[in-house]
Amino acid sequence: MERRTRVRFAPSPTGPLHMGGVRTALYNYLYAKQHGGDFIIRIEDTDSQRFVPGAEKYIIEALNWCGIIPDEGVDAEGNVVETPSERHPHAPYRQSQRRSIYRQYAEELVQNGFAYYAFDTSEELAARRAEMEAEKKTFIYNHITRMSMRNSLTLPESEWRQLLETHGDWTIRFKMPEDRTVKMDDLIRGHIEVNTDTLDDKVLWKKADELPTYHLANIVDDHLMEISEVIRGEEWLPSLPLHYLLYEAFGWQDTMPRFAHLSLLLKPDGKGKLSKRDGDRLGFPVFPLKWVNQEGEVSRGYREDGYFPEAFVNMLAMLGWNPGDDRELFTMDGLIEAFSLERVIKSGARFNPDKARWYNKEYLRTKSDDELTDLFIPVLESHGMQVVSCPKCAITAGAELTPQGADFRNHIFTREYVRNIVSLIKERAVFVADFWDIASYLFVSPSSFAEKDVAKFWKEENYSLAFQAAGFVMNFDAGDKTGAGFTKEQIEGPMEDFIRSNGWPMGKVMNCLRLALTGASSGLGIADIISIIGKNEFAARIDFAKKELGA
RNA sequence: GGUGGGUUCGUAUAACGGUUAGUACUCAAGAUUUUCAUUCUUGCAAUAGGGGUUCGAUUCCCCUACCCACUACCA
Repeated sequence: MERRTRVRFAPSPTGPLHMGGVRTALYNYLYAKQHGGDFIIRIEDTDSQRFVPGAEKYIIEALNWCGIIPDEGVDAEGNVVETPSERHPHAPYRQSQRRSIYRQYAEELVQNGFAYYAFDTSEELAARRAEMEAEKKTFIYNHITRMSMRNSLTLPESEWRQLLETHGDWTIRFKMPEDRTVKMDDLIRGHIEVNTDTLDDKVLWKKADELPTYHLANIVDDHLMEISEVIRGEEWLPSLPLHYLLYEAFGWQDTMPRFAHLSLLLKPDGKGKLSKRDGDRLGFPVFPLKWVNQEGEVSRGYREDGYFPEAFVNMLAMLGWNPGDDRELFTMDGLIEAFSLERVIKSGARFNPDKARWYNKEYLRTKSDDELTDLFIPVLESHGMQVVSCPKCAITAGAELTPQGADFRNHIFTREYVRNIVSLIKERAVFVADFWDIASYLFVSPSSFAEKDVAKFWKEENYSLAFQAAGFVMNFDAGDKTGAGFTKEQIEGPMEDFIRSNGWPMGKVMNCLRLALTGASSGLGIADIISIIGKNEFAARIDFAKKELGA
C-alpha cells in the first residue's frame, strides 16, 4: 500500500523566519500538495534559552502571507489545526507541549544499549576541550573518550543509579557505534556514506530542562507524526547519519522517512550565506514580513516593501529549482504541478535582488486596474490626497470636481480618476508605491521645475510655439462648454496636425508643454496628461509656467 | 584541523556522452515614441585547473584549488 505523503516544516521560534526558511517551507508545501498529502507545521521550541516571544506568530503569519497554509499545526492565534485522521491524533504540534512523551524513548535507548547516562558537567566538558585544544587536538565525545568520562558505562551501577537521583543535570547520550559506515540516500544528493568514527555521542536528553534535544525530539516526532519525507536545509546533512542510526535503534527503519537536503541561499555578492546584514547593506529585505526585535531594531519585510506574495513565492521557488524548460512565471498551483525534488539544484543559490524586482514587475502588470487602484489609494492618502468613490461623494466632501473627477485645489479625486491613471502607468512600475513617483503630477500641480530640463528645453523659440499649441488646444473644443469632451482622442490628432502643419519641431514643442505640465521632462504623452487633468487645470499650469519660468 | 556537500556567462539556470553550450535577470547598443518608461531587435559574457576513461566529456572517474555546512547539554 502506498504511504500517505506527510511532510513537515519544523521551525524554531528563535526569531523571524529567514527567506531561506520560507523556501524550505515552500518546497515542503509544494511536495505535499503535489502528492495529495499533508503539510504540517511543528514548532521546535525545546530550547527555552533562545525562545523569542512573537516569533512563532511571525512564522505562521509569514507563511500565511505566502499562501503556505498548514493542514496540521498551529495557526496565527495559536490554535491547533488538524487533519481528520483515522490513524491517530498527531497534536500537539509544539514540542514544548509534547515533553512528556520523549523521556520514555530516551530511556528505551539506554535499556537497549544504544545510549547511556552521562554526568559530566558543561564545565568539565569545556575544560576537557580546552585541554585537548592546547595539544592541538579536537575533543570528540565518542568511543575513544567516553570510557574516560563520568557516565553509566564507566561508573559502577550503584553509583550511577545514585547519581541519577542526586546529580541535577545529567544527560542521555547516544552511543555512537565504532567504525561503522552508515549508508544513506538523499532525494537530492544521492548516495552518501559516512564512517561513525568521525561522529560524536550526541546528547539526546537533558535532565536539567526535562527536555530532549533536537535530534531525539525530531526523530520521535517525525515517527509519531508519520512523516514520509523530510525536506530540510543543508545544515542538517552532517547529522543525517545520527538520524539514520536513531531510526535503526528504535527499530523504525521500515517507516523511516526519505530525506532531501536543500542547499543554502547565498549572499548576492562575496562569500557566505545570505544574512540580514546583506539586506541592510545592499538594500533588500531578507525576511518575508517586517520584524522589530526586542531592542527595537527594525528589519524590513518583502510585504512591507511592496512585493506581491505571488512574486515573492515565485522568485523563491526558482532559486534552486527549475521546471526543466524556459518557463519562469508560475502561480502556486502551477508550482504544485511542476515541482519535483529531482530538479532541485544541489549547489547553493546566490540571491539576486534584481530578479526579485523583475518578478514583482511581472506580477504587477497582471493585476487588474481595480485591484491596483485599491492598493494605490492608501499610497495617495499617505501623500495627503483624498479619494472618493463617486462624484456625488465628492460634492458632499466639498469638492469642485473637473469633468474628469479631480479637484486639484482640495486634492480630492474620484476613484474613477485614479483608476484611469493606474491603467496608463502600471507598465512603468515595479511596485504600487512607484505609482506616486511616476504620476504625482496628475494629483498635485507642479510648484517648481527641474533645472536641468528647463536648461535643456525652455528656450524662447520653443516655448513660444508651445504656448501657441496650448492656445490651439484650449480653443478647438470651444463649442463644448462642459469640457467633458476633452479626451485624449480629441486632442491628440488635431494637436499634432497643428504643430506639424506649422512645420514646428514636434519634440521641442511637446517637451516645453511637458515641462510646464509636469515640472520635468518625463511622463506620459501630452494628450494623455491634458485629457486627465482637464481643461482648467491645463490652462492653470500653462499660466503658472509662464509666470514662474518667464515667457 | 576533521567530516560531509558543492563548482556552466556577473547572477539564476538549460543541455540521453555528440548543440554554433540555450534561456532569463543585469548591463550596453540600436529601433519605435513628443520626453521618460514600455515594447522590439542586437550585443557582451560561462563549462575552476590538471589528469584519466572514451572515436568523442559540461556530462563518468581521480587529484588539486576554491566555496559552503557541520564539528554545543542550539536548532
